[in-house]
Amino acid sequence: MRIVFMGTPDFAARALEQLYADGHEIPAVFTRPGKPSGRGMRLTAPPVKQLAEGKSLIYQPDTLRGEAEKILRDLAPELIAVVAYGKLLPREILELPPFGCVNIHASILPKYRGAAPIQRAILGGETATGVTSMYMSGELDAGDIILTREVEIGESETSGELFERLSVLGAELLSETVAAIARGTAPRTPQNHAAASYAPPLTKDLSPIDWHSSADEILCQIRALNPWPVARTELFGRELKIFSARRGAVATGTAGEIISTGKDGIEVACSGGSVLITELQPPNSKRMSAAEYLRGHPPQG
RNA sequence: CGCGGGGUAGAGCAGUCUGGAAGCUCGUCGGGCUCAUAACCCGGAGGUCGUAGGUUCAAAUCCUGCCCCCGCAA
Repeated sequence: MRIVFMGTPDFAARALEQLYADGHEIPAVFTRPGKPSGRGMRLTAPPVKQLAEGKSLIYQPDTLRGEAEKILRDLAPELIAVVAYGKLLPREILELPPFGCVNIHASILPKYRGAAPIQRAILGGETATGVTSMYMSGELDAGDIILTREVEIGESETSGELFERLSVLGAELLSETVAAIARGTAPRTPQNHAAASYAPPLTKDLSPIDWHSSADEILCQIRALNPWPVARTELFGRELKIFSARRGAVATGTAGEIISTGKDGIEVACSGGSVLITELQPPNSKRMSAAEYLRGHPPQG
């Protein structure tokens, strides 16, 4: 099929890679303009651009209206596939391809619509999530559902790890979805909009750990915010990033109090229990195990 | 040239300001104690102090270039 692809980050690149592998004709790829990022604030190309280099024409318009719309019309795609593009598509474009515009979203819709479905699912304490393909409508992630694929969330799985798994699953789902559309067997199920929920982008405001929360809530927070923006708390007078932890054994203590330090980690009291911090990162330093940290930063001092 | 922090034993750190013996905790190796150990005691090995040059009687420490790492920026 003749498909124009729109997407930007790694999650999208995986899906595009699959379309290439499936042998579809991809005359052009749309991705967001690169912006200064990384140490030194160098201009870096989005993953999708790097992948499409030499394979498809690459467009990075600031807006899909006007000039870009004309280009799209000339490209005459049968289908537009959108994965984490980062922009809403104007109605004129949604109606342009004969097979429509399909989107892959990293949740089981209608739950967790929006920018950070993976992290929000973990933060919300979900035990399962998945990927959904849909026909795009004018509203954000509200289109008719084509296919879904569900997976369990591991008990200690971080956002970074789940991201990895779902990007593979999302690529497979896109492949199946396109195949079903080509065969004319793609289902179309409207969403139950009353059951919709939203997953806004994460911010650093979510980082501070509130030790008055339960161990479950804190552990979900730590997993959800890894690898970014990462949970933080102040211990030993320093602001530490907390990368991983597990449930502690102690059931009583004043919230935020350090119960013990040792080879297994740093145990801190929370509401109704405790959390054992096992991996952390001090300011201006590398990520390390709690035990390693304790060697160079003995408590009490 | 966007801003800032850092590189010292296998790991984590102190020492640098104010130049003058290479230190701490852990690990490791050997020995001791113990029914026993992530316990305790004794002893040892392990370092081009990121790298190249400069200043100096003397540089981990002061000066300059370069390499690498980390944070801010989503």
